[in-house]
Amino acid sequence: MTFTFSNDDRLPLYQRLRDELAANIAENRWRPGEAIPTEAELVSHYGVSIGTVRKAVDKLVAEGVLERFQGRGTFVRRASFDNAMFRFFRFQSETGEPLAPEGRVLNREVVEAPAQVAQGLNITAGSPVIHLTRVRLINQRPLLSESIWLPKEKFSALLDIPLSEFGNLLYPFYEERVGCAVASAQEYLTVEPVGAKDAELLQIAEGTAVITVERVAFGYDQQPLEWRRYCGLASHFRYHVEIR
Amino acid sequence: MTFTFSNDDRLPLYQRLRDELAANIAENRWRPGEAIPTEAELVSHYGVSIGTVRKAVDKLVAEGVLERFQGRGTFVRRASFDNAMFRFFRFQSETGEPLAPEGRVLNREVVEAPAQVAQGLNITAGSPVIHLTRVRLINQRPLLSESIWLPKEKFSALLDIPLSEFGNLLYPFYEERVGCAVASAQEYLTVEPVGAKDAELLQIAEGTAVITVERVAFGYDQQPLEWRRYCGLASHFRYHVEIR
DNA sequence: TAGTGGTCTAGACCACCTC
DNA sequence: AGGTGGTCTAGACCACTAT
Repeated sequence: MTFTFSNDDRLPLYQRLRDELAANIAENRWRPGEAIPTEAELVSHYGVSIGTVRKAVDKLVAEGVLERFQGRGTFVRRASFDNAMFRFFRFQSETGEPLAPEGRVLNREVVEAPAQVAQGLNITAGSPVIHLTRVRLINQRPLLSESIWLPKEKFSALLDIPLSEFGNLLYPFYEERVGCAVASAQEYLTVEPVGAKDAELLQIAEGTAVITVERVAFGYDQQPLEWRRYCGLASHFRYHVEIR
Repeated sequence: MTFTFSNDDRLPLYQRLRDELAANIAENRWRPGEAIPTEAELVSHYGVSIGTVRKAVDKLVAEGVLERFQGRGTFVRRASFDNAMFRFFRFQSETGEPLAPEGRVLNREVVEAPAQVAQGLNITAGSPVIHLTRVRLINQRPLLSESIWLPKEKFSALLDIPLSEFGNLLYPFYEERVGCAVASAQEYLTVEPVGAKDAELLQIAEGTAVITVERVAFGYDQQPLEWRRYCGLASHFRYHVEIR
């Protein structure tokens, strides 16, 4: 069976196929963790050659959207960076083992989106948003203070759930309860003197240097889903990057 | 003409071809900025199909080693990240324009490699290394303090050159004077209270929070060429990263 | 054993750049 | 006009996985 691509036919075929495949994921026809059709099936469904299918899939693999396993199939990658702060912060037990932090939502309220949040979420300032205040702890010690904003319309289901049922990982929780899967994120880091509120939550002196991270999380359709700001002691910060 | 690959024949053909091509660059037969042979020439020289050549070149492009230009050819990419601190530090004039820093080498000495330097350079501790002390300035204001270590053997030519001839960019200088081209680097970031020496160079109070970066720079053959540590005021730090 | 992705081939035609 | 990389095809055979 052949298939007519709806996209701009000036684009290369493998690009348009990539967009078609990505749309199947964005619109939840292929779900995170599941296998997509085999290469042979894609060939006959879309009426292109195996090389073109492979190139389109290659792109999505390079983008981190798909994952291939020889002999098993090609799967929609489940983004698992709720623990992404491990990129920046290193928490260790006294014996040196890495530790998984606990997440505790302290407060939930519906507010009008502040300008910066609205810009990050690509909505109009003042739109209703859900604001969560959350701390991440290890051995009961608060190490990160988080402020999270979500568009109210899309996430209103979260308003009916007791705060105690919000687990340690929010992104799988969004997926389960709201059907919004997070595919990627962007983060901006700066070093700031800590503000009064965060200082209290982190039990540190006001004005201590903290790393502040602002994050926008995107769905598979590239639309912003969540905006958050979190901070933690600069002395826990450690980061590694490759340059080319 | 066919060609026998010296590498492990358990590896895929395109992998071995990639290694062959990379070796041509590492051993300076193909120089940064120059075009490599055309795809057709590579096909006949190595006796593989065009698809295999393209896949090998694809890899090196993805690694940032080569750069393709339709209609012109494929070129060895000239790594140009001597200004890599712009990834982490934001320096602006009073009118908000970005500014290019000046580099000034203050001191040069031959010392025995400290343990950490030796480890980074993959040499035995105590081997002779050249140690440079350098500041980066904007409008005569010191903003970054750098300490640079180079293996003495490979870089001994630098010992005969007046410090004033070390330009603002060291990597092109290494390439020109020593024939060592830098291809990639790794950096490790932490936040530290500034030490006495750096505090003096940066004209800030001892103990102020600075971002400290440790960098190993590698040649095209993946061998470490340079180890450096630099630091700058944490308040100038700003970083952006994408997560998938 | 059947099915999956991984590797490799051997072309054809196109778009773009340089001269 | 001639040469470059970019796209696309239509297979073959292999290595690995599940059952």
